[in-house]
Amino acid sequence: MATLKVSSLGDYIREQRESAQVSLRQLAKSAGVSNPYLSQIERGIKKPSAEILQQIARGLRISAETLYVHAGILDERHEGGGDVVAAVLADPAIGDRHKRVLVDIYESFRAEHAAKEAVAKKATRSRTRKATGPVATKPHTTTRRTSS
Amino acid sequence: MATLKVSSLGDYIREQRESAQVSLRQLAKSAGVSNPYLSQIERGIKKPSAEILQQIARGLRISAETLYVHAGILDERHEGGGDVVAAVLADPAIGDRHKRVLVDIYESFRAEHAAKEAVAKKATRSRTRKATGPVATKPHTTTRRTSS
DNA sequence: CCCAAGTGCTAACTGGAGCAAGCACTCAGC
DNA sequence: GCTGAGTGCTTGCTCCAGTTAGCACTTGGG
Repeated sequence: MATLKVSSLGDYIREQRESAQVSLRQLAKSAGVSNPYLSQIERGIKKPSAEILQQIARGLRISAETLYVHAGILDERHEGGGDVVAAVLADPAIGDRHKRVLVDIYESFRAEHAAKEAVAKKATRSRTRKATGPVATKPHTTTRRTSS
Repeated sequence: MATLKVSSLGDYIREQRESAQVSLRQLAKSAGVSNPYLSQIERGIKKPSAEILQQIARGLRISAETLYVHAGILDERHEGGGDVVAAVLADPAIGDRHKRVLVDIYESFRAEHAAKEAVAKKATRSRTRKATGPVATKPHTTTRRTSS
């Protein structure tokens, strides 16, 4: 299972913030987190908890699940509408035990289907995967004042 | 937004562990967390991160999302959590035959759950809720040995 | 009875999440 | 030029997540 992707998460948050045309302090205030901490998150220095991500998502007016995917808390396959697992978990018409059983069956079906897809793909080979690029450089550098 | 529900999460994890008939140490080992920490989580003393929940879910062979719901990381009334049948039919990750099987199983679970609800309603007469204690009753009491 | 292996837990510890105080810098109004 | 308001960041701190060492207890085999 992938480790939590801190630096790409920070880039994404800063992207969303700048796209919404709000400052770091404004987002920090609406999200209810301190602005130095938000700065550290955006720069990939700190790894926020799911609770902090929920608050940031609320401040950005996006779904928390979007940030979860970037943080590695949720797998990308579960994001968005039509998600079977989310639908099952949210369904009040069945109990927890049934939910677990249904999700297990679904996952095994998915694995079976994926295996079949892999076999089918072997017949049509010659595909290359694109490597992901590094993180963006900082917008400006700061200079510390010499002590008086 | 709900705060993270630590004690109900712990109860659920212990429930799942005991249902799977594994000891605390066995689960801790398969999950890759320390057994005292797992004990603290189950007793509601510590609040685990999403990463730890992922590991525990893997050790229990259940989906991490199930634990996320109990931890309050995911909302049970998730926006994507719409109709289960529609989600299954729309899912490209499984084949048509699997879709029909899954829908059939789901419908039978719903019918079973509905029947149980009907029975439970007949038996219920102004029930009073039992107050939950801080921790579950201990199987044994510990006394610290006086230092030599 | 003894002992090894297993159980769940306590206590002390370390590292990191998250914050408050304060910094240098920019910009606009006076 | 000065000043206030805003910006993003640094530093030091507190508190908690998560681990290690070790405890009492149970159980089964020799």
